[in-house]
Amino acid sequence: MKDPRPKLNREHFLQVCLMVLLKEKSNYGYQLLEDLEPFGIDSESLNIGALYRSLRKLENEGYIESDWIDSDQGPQKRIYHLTDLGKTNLNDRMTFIHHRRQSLENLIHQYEKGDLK
Amino acid sequence: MKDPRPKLNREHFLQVCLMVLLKEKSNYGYQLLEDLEPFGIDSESLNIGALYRSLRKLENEGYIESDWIDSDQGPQKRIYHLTDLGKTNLNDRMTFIHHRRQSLENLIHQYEKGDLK
DNA sequence: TACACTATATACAAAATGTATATAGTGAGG
DNA sequence: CCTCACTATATACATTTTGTATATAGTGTA
Repeated sequence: MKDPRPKLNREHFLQVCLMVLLKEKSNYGYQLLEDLEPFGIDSESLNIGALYRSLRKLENEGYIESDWIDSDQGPQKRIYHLTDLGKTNLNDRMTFIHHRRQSLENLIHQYEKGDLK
Repeated sequence: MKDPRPKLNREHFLQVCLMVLLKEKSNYGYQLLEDLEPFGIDSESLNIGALYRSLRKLENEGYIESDWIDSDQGPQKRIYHLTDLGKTNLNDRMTFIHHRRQSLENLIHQYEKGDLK
């Protein structure tokens, strides 16, 4: 009964980015923020608080899990990894990402079409 | 002093789509909703009320203007057209649309990279 | 013991969104 | 004429999302 209509707001996009990163490699919040840069997300555009908020949401839904590990220096880190449920969910969400890409392609094409006249 | 950091939420994306459509051809709200379909927006996903809300915002900012015209049948229609200011603004927003496309490309690429292993 | 740094987390006001409903003109059926 | 369906534009309001600030806490160092 969840997600009758998929959304792609800031929060959802961030969640997909995080899951894609965690699919590749288990990691913790602070480092994940840096790895989000290729997806147009950085500490300028995203407050670190919002990142942890997203991570907890994903964990509450069972898509990721975490373990505390000691750090060489500084406080403990909470290392997240993608669950099997998360992999399945990510796969679903990626089809929606493809649709969004197509929408952007269509938009760009339509805009540039006008310039050729 | 406006838009120190451009955003791309639902509202902004809709505004860009509307301006792209109006760049091509002046039109009215109800018809615009149908023409939004290639951009992944339809009457299922977008309430018609939100569409008029966006049109009025664009008009308040001077990016589009409107004239009332009589209809063959039914009530009057408010026909919108893109202003010169709107054209300039749209051009700016399109660079951001290109960035977003690149972000999606990177995300898809990163996701599929993992599948090849 | 004070400060800077890394890391995680929460609180709350502001903005965006979803949903329902209002207003209003036209034409068709009874 | 009266009511209903249809097209078209518009607004009100509760909920959700987002932005911003701040809290908590461990470690190293001066």
